[in-house]
Amino acid sequence: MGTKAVNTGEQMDRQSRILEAALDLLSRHGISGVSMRAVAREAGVALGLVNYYYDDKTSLIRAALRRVDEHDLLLVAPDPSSGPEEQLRQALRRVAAADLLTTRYLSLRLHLWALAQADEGYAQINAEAFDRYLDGLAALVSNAQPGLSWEACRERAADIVVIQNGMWLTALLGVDEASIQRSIARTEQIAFAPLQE
Amino acid sequence: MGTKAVNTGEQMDRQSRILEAALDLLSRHGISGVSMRAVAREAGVALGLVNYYYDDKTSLIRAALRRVDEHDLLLVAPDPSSGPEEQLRQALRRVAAADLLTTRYLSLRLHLWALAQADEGYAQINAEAFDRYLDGLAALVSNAQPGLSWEACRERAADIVVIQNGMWLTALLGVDEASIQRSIARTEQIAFAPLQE
DNA sequence: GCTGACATTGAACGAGTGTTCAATACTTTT
DNA sequence: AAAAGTATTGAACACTCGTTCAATGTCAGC
Repeated sequence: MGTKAVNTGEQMDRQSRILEAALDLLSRHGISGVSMRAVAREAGVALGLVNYYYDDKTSLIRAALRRVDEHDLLLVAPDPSSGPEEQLRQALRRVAAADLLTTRYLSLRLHLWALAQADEGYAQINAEAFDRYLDGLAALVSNAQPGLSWEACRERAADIVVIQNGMWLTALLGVDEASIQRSIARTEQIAFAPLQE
Repeated sequence: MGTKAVNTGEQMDRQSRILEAALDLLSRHGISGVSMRAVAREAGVALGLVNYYYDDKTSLIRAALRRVDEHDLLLVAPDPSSGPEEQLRQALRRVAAADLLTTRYLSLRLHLWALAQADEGYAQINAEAFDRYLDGLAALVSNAQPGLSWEACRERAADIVVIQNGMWLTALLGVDEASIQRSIARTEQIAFAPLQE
């Protein structure tokens, strides 16, 4: 098992380098830029190895989609190290953190959304991740404002997500930083609004 | 010239059927679904004719991009038939009109954004259209609220666009109609806010 | 050292791609 | 009626694509 661990480690190294290469190409050149050969070149491996670890091109893309979705879910993951209100506030501000507002990440998200729109299989994965994100955000709201019904929390989460998606998308088009900050303030306003509006 | 008009009409018929086919394929299957042969099949013409009217595949896509951009610009075009405040309000509500929130249109916009992100040439066209949209919206705000400085109008327009883009994108993921309506109310709130905030 | 299991390679295949172009149909001009 | 101009066709070209596969490399266990 110890040897297998090393083995697995090596495997993981190559396999994740392939996945990373696919993510990189997707964010830079869109789906048309992601050919099995380009991925192999970018990862520094032979063409055959890509098909060794990922049966299909489809399953490679699926892996990429899941990888990004997981990353997104972390944004609304509970964080026991701070109080409920602070947790919510931090989650809302995280979406404008420096590492998220990079072209690489935003572009990746955009291309994955476009893929999900064109293909039913990808769409399901995406819709599920979207729902879990909404749930996570609603849970944070619920913790911070215990007086709200769960339905009201989902409602606020939905409104917040609209603005967050808008921020991500518009950031790609080069809207100024100040507008992003005002939008974040708007999400906080929704989240922390007094009980019945 | 009369004859040429007929001629041009026929030309337009075939040429615009080709463009329409390209738009349709793009919105349904993404850029991978738009091959010259698929466009020809969808438009009911021979393969060669697509290259006759559009030199490149690139110029066909460019035409599609411009077509959608023009359509978007109409949303914030001045409408002399009603007062300035009503004009602004109608423009803000138009983005949630039935014909805009269709999957076809939203999906098309998404794929074109993705294309613009992957290709420098498309990006320029898109950025320019975005800027003109922002300008148009700011002008509507300025007319409705003459007391605001132009800079303040641009600021409000930027904030509104963030939410509008979020609505378009999130509508694709299936957020409920109620959330869309609340988001529209939010854009009106920004637009019609009293002078200094 | 040998064996067997896994990792890795690159050549090969058939299908699909964008583009070109000679040939044909249709209209208008002379 | 002939000529000229434009519209339209589909075959052909040179590529690239995803996938398969036999061959080779690597290395732990016997």
